[in-house]
Amino acid sequence: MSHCHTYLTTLRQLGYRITPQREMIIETLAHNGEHMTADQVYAKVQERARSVNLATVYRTLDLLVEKGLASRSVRSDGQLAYATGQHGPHIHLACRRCGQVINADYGLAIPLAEQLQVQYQFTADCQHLSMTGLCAACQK
Amino acid sequence: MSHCHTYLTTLRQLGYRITPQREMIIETLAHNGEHMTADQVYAKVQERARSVNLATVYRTLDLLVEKGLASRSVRSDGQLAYATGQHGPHIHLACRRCGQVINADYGLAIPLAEQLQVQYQFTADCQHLSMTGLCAACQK
DNA sequence: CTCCTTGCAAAGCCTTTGCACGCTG
DNA sequence: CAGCGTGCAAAGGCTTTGCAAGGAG
Repeated sequence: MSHCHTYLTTLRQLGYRITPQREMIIETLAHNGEHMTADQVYAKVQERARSVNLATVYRTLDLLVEKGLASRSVRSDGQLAYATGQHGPHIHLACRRCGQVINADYGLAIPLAEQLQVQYQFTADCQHLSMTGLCAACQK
Repeated sequence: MSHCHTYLTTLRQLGYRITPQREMIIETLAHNGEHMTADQVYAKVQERARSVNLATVYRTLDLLVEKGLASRSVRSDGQLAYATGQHGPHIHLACRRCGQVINADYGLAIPLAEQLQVQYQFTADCQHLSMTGLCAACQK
């Protein structure tokens, strides 16, 4: 995958070694459209290579976050989830009641991002804006 | 404090009991300008009442988050932090490079919130929108 | 050939839970 | 008074860490 390739190249340039484990973990996270917990990444990676260890998944995810190649966020149930910017910008609407996560069109946030740029010279990372609130079903 | 009062009143209206513990926890979190970890809230509350339990702090914080009276986020070091919307709605702009947090005018996000309501019937919690990105100084 | 990475398993930590008592409403 | 909320302590679950063996560069 071209994007995975980018991540791997970046890591290499930073002086890190590219191992099969790192490749699989990054590819898994990047291909998955959604945020994934370390455990989900682990499960997915194991479908391909039984030998990969959970600790390695954690170490790799931490590395990605540290280098800005992935983001880490909290799900409503308290679990930590990771994601790359792979699938293009989008807004996550997390319902604080039922935990459902709705993907909203990122276009809606563009005016906001532009305003932030103008007023605060702040360049927002667009690929992962997330907000909490109540979904349609939980508002009654 | 008037704001704490609002939170307490809201809880009562939702059918929850107002205990000294809840009062202190809410007041502590609301007075503190920044996000606090459960442990920090616990330490602060203990200065006033030694008997309050950490489990109670967690239970109360969870309740606040569940009811939308507080938000929960991940710090860069991975710790969970809580905050009320105490100081009025605002946007947190966290620079991923230098760690600085800029408070932006919440008004900028109102159009976005309205759009989300219209298009997704999703009611966003407004008091704590936070975004990561790069601040002016770190963009070069 | 060097030393960064990994697997494994144990240790660590933060958070949650069960239960009986106490206190709010 | 009824039943929610709390303290306590133990259980639980997710993460991290130490160490020796293995593999990338």
